[in-house]
Amino acid sequence: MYKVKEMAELAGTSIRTLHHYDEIGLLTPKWTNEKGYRFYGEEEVKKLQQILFFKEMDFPLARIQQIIENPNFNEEEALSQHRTVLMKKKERLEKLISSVDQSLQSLQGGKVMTHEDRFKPFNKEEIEKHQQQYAEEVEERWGHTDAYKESKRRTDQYKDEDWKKIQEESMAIDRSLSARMKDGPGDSEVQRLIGEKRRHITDHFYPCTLEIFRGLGSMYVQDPRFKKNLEQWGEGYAAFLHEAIDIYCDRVSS
Amino acid sequence: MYKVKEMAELAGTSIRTLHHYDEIGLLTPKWTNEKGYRFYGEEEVKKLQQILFFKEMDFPLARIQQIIENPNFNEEEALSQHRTVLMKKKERLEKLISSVDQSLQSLQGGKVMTHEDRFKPFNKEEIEKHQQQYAEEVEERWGHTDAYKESKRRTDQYKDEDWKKIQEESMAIDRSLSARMKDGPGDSEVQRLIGEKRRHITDHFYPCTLEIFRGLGSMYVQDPRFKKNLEQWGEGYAAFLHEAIDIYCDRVSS
DNA sequence: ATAAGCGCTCACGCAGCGTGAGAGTCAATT
DNA sequence: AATTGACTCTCACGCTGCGTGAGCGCTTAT
Repeated sequence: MYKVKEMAELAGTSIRTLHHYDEIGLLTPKWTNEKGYRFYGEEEVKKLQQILFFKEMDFPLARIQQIIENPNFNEEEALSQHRTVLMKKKERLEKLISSVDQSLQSLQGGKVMTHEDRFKPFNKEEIEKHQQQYAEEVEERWGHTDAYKESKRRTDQYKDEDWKKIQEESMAIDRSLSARMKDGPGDSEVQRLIGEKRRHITDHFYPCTLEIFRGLGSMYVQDPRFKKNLEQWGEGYAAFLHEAIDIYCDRVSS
Repeated sequence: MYKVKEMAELAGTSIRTLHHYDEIGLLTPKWTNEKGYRFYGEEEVKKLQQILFFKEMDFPLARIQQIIENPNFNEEEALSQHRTVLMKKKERLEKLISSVDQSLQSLQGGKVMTHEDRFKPFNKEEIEKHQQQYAEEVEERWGHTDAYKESKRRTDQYKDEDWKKIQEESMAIDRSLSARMKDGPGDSEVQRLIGEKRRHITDHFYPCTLEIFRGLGSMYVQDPRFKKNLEQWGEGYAAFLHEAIDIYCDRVSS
């Protein structure tokens, strides 16, 4: 049995909302105290989630009431649908965040990058070139080239559409990062983003170990081609990235 | 010069909205007729588009007014603030998604888990026990224990609050995963979640290489304590996880 | 017994318009 | 000149979905 506060926290809503739903008869508690305290059970939790589900889909409450009180509908399907709606909203938010970062950056840098400018330095060929050069260095420095081979194998399989998506994700991370240069490489949000960058590499190219990641960081400032591309995000971005990655690796392997 | 209807259609909004914006002084027409008719020029069109842009980004109208009308208004700060708002919304969505998965599972499994039940198997001590036993096995099997040492050092440092957060994240992943058992271990969403699980380990404990990850997968079915805890997410969850991790490792090192 | 923390019930307020009502205006057509 | 129909205007109330107190009681721990 949950009291209002627990119930509200469980479903990510407010106490007032529960009061409101009780008022309009949309969701009444399982039972109430002599003192008027509301108590909800598992059944009500599910019902509340359903209500929030339809609310997220912009159904007015009155309509939700109709739908829910009609027992001819499939709960499971409703929830499954709801999940995808939420995921889309989340994606939309992520895009918005990236868009805000973009605006922030253009404010700070004064430069306005066109879509093409951003797109250019990240096409398939370029990445493969980088990886080739990178692979050689890896071989020299660490004497093992599994990561590169794996990456090569995987990148060969990507279709152009996949590439576009991967590029966009990568750019979104760089955009966010470069917008936060002023906070310094040790800033917690910066470090979070560095973690994302690493994950992105792991997801799409090869398992990015700390050694490899550190190597990449050095590459960013040493390889002129890499550096030039990165600097398009802002002057000093390559060095910033290098430092931030170093800090990240230090902390993770602290 | 555009009249209200044209203007509204041009920007994809309503006449009433234009009236409203005029009322609150957000967007006044270039000039008005003796009869009160509103007329807008190209300048106003652009301004309206900007307004709608910020509206899309969920800025309240009052804020938009400040931004647009005061050229000395700190756009940067506004955007930064807005960014944090978006992040909070995103976090809320993530909680909701996890909650939906929880609901789906209780529908499918038929069992009703209380919150406590879910929380129990993941307190600090239990995790340390697991890690201890895991470390021993690691040492036996692969003869190097760096990963464990590193993990131990890091887990020792976490504060209780951190633990709560880490646990919750871990549970969210397991919750989502167990809700998708019916899709099979090779399902793409399942595989994505497995990747998240690995990342979560890497982020909070130690760099989780494929070898280690595979080892963990076996542990999940072989170590009775591990298994018992995992089975609380559903019957067969441990085995499901084991298989899914195997598939994941196969695919990544394809 | 006192204070913190949670619960309750009013009841007003808010954004951002939608939606009439009632009335004037404009251009084209009869 | 009169009519018609599309367009405009100004009130002004209504709506959703709660937020945010105010003022109060319960309960639990110190």
